[in-house]
Amino acid sequence: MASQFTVHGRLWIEGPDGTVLGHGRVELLEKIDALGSLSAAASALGMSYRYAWKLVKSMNEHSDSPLLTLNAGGRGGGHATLTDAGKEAVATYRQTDREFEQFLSEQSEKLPG
Amino acid sequence: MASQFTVHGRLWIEGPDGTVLGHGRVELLEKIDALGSLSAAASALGMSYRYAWKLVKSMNEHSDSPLLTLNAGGRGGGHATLTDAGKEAVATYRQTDREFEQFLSEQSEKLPG
DNA sequence: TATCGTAATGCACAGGTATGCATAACGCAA
DNA sequence: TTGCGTTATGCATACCTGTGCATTACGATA
Repeated sequence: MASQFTVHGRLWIEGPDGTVLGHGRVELLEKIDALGSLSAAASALGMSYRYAWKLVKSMNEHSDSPLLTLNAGGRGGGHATLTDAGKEAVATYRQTDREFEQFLSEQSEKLPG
Repeated sequence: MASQFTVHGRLWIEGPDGTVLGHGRVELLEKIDALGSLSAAASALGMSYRYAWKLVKSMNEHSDSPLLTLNAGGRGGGHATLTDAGKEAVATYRQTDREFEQFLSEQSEKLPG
């Protein structure tokens, strides 16, 4: 019989100069990759464009190579695309996160009563 | 050679009625156990008494059996002691947390670059 | 019963996180 | 060169977490 208690957690990756890549940012990057637009990605996640833009700015500022490129103007008004570094960062985080989910469920099993 | 990136995280245990036991609360419980006083524990942790007391109240309200007992007045002005349930909760959390630290360092090793 | 230091609790406020609104800058395509 | 929808950015605001201050309640012991 399973315990009535469950183990939960949050995971993030820190770089040397304070870079932080956590769940929310990765989700945003993935949506941008899928939709090709920052504003579309933000609203798809129920996040304000204002804040999504700040996240992106912070991510690019703190990485030695930018995780994505934003372009204002042009066909469709503009667009956003992940760089190779961005795609790699997402993949790395996702792999770590998968193992974390596994860890959490194992730990939940171990809890008493 | 180790990666320049490291994996970090936070861990907590949730009970059926929204009980939450995380790092800060456990640390507070341990200090109370060691010092026998809520106000001493709070200031030892650099935490305001006001907030520490709120944490304790919330913990006791959401557990079916209280994790600690507080006594105002009397010799020394009052005192605080962990119940058996409280001590058990701390021990359970610590065990899980130890394995979590292990997990984090393993994951940090695995990171590229 | 008076004292003493802790527990108990309200109120004002600071800081970070996130929203919402308004407006300007941008640059390809029609 | 005009239009369009996106990026870019300031400003006001709300919320949550946590602090700080002030005051009261408490009860064993001297």
